[in-house]
Amino acid sequence: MIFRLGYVAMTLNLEKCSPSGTVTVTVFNKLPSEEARMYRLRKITRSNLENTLRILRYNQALNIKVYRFTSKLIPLATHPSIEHWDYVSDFKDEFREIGDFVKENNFRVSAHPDHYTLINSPDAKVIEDSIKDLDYHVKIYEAMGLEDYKYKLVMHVGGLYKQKKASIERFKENFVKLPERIRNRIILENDDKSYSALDVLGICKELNIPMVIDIHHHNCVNNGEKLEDLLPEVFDTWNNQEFVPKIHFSSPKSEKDFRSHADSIEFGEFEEFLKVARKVGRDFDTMLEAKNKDSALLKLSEELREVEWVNEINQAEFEITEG
DNA sequence: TCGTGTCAAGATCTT
DNA sequence: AAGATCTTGACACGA
Repeated sequence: MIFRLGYVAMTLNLEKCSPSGTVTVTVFNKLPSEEARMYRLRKITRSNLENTLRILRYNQALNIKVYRFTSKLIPLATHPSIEHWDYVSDFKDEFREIGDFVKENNFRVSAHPDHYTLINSPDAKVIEDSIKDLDYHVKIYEAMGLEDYKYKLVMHVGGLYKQKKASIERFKENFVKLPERIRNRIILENDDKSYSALDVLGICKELNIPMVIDIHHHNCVNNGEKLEDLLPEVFDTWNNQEFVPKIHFSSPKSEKDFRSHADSIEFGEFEEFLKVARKVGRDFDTMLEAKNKDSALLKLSEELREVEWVNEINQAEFEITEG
């Protein structure tokens, strides 16, 4: 069993390296001319793309192969103010360079449209905007030349709207209507309030969608289901996929503020999870969601290296190499 | 330059 | 029915 670790969007260990620069709508609209507005958008976008490539190079140096792109690569991407802007053409080379680097170095990259993107809303306008946002994410992959559907978009089921069953049905109806190039990218994650791992597993099995189980969310919402019972079936949803199963892992900030993410990953909790995963015996990847981003990853990987049984099962896929 | 209130977006809880 | 809260990194503005 090999497992790898990844992190989300930004590194704490490179100076001035945000991939998520943006501009507020108010300020953007106050800029004096079309030229000024385009200049601002291009400047931010260039910086975001450059920083993304810097982060990937850094990841490569540390052999961190699992990474989630920020959703904010293009400022105001799906806002009506910039609908006319063809950012893909403007930054053709930059996108391509990122995608080439991903492919050359066998990264597993992903993206996670944020919680405003809901395909089970009863509101047609919300659905429309959500599809626009999904389309934006896929466009980014395509611009990078990451045409392979193995590069995924993680989503949640959506809102409850006081009727869980009907809301799940609406998810299914809208999901199957999505264009193929979007639909085949989507994978589903259990959330920390509404849809449990068991709920999501049911949807995933029915619609043949790979499932990402978020261990922390499972601890927030469940009806007594045991992780060890769920995990084999969750991993099975990946059987026809190129990449191995992926999970999300984070530690609660505190007992009182349980749902929030802590700065780091609590080692003991991760070790407990590994013991459950070992029983399943499959390779998998872990996306860590901690405030300390890659610093939390490096800390955890240090701690894991101290544990003999872990070293025996893992082939040091996340080993630090000097670079 | 620094600290802090604010920010595109939806859902849901509180009043 | 309207307003607050969720959650988050980064902006934007004023001191």
